[in-house]
Amino acid sequence: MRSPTELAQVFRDKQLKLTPQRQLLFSLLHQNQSHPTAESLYEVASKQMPGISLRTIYQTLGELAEMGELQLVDVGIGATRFDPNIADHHHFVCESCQAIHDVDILSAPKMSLQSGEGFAVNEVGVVFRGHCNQCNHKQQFKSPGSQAKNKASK
Amino acid sequence: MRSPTELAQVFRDKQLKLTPQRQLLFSLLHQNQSHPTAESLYEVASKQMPGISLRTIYQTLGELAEMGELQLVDVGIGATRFDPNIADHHHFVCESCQAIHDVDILSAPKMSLQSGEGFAVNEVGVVFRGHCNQCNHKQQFKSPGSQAKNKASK
DNA sequence: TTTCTAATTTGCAACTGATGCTAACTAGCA
DNA sequence: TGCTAGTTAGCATCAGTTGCAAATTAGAAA
Repeated sequence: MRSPTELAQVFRDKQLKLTPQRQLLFSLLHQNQSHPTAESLYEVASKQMPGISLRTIYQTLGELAEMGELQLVDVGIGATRFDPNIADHHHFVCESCQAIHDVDILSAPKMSLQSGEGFAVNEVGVVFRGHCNQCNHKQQFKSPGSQAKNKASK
Repeated sequence: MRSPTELAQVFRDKQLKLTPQRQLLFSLLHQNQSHPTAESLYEVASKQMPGISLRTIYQTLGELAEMGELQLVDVGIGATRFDPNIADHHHFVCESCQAIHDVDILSAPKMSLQSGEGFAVNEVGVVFRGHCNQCNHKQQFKSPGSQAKNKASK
């Protein structure tokens, strides 16, 4: 995603108003690697601007996504996540802590389908699921019992 | 997914009851390639067994998924889809008609991450997005206007 | 065949994430 | 400074899903 200053210019060029709410979100999203949900952004934003509406967060995120400044990431666990990294990349989801990390793929930068099906592919998304470094370490110090329990839970 | 008969045996072995509702769902799911939602299964099931509860559909699908007889597919468009194909495969989603198709990948059967991040990967899911054969054909006979409109709509 | 009981189903309430609607507000131009 | 189109806030509403408890039932035992 572009810098808050650049985004401000883009908005001005499009005759869109540069409200304090929008500017706050620009800065919260800029170089944000945490793949936040609308709700989590709302919590942070509320501290800096009490009274800001969750509705406005959704609204602005939707606009940014429509303008291609933001990527929507839905990995099937709860809410949609927002990713200011719009470069070509994929995601790793930790099944323990639900964190999402950007990843690059070494092999097969362009995957091809087993053809003959007549699909016109616009976009390919790869989601890796597993356990991140931190959760792996934590796991090692737990009892086998709690480990098994952890494994069984969805 | 196993055949209804085999599933019946699995349930008996686990001391689970073989209710008519469960048997109906076994047969509706067996060799079902349409990646149905709970709701769409409910509609079909209701015709054969009026009065069956949507709650029961969710319940049974959840059990089957937990037993590994069913795969949950969430491609970020509305409801969770259920896939009785539990073999290793991936999905193509048509952005026009929302249909999901199973696909095999030619290259890179095993993708590796740009390592050094310490992720323990359990599972890799690839989702292709685009337009299926049918929707591509339909598109060709539409006016440029409606085509543009279609493209713009989310 | 009848009885019994733990498992299952049903129906409804409730919850989460997201969006529609509209009155009140405001950025930025004239 | 005033005006107005664009924006925000707040509430209602929706879809998908799950929790809960009462009613029902499959299947083992008598």
